[in-house]
Amino acid sequence: MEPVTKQFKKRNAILACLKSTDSHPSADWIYAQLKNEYPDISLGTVYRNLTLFKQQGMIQSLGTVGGVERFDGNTDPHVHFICTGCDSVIDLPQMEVPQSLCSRAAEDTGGRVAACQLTFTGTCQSCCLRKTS
Amino acid sequence: MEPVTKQFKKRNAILACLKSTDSHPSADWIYAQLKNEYPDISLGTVYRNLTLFKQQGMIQSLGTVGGVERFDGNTDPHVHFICTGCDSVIDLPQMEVPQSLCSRAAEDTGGRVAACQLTFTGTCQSCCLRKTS
DNA sequence: ATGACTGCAAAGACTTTGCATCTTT
DNA sequence: AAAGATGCAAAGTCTTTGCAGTCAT
Repeated sequence: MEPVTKQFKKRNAILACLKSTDSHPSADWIYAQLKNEYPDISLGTVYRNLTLFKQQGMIQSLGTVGGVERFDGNTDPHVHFICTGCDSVIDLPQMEVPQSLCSRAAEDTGGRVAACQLTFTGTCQSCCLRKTS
Repeated sequence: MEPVTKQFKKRNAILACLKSTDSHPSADWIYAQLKNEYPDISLGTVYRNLTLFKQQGMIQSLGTVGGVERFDGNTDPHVHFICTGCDSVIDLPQMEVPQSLCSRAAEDTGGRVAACQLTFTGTCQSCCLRKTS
């Protein structure tokens, strides 16, 4: 565990912010959140630390949604639903992706499979309601 | 069917280029390919037409790989393998994603599910060999 | 002192867009 | 003429990076 000194305060805050939300935020969103508590935080620091956490496997990237990279503090494999209306990302309860599929993927490519991501896209409940109302 | 006039030549060429490869190219790759046959083609035109094709559902986007959007002329649902070593994208034979998962996704979110994408990430064969050699 | 973290601003990479031009009807 | 497609370059977004300053050991 890293000591919570002034030097690591922001780093810890960035990780804590990401871990404490299920909104799968962008770097900018995290920056905006922390700006309140740390008025002098910079976007560069957020990006630098997110890159670091990613390399260390402490967080994961969802890839880009609407042109912006989105992060997930939950590194357990799980399923995402992405709303194409509002770009929100929703976690779905763990769904079993058959292990046989991973094996076949490895066979078919002749390579090594590190991960498997199942993603649904569609229209979330709010967006559905907004359209019909 | 659109007439093949001079006006549509490039548009058609862009679509044909994408449809004729399984490399899941970026806009820039398509631009480079067509630059030979159409020396005065511009990157803006490639982007504009790809956006158009996407809206019309004639092609699909894979999302960004290594910071660059990648396109797929094959709109049938299928599975992708993305190599994190060289950013290559490989099609995998259609794998059955249990329909029950889609239903559950719709139920769990209370929204509408339009599509489901299964993506494997890992190291492709060439990259595996390169590492060990 | 040395190494680590950060703010700031500049640079970079990718994509979109405005405008003038050219083509088709 | 009017509508559509394109080249070109500028603008726009998001992300990375260089450098100087600060903090911990």
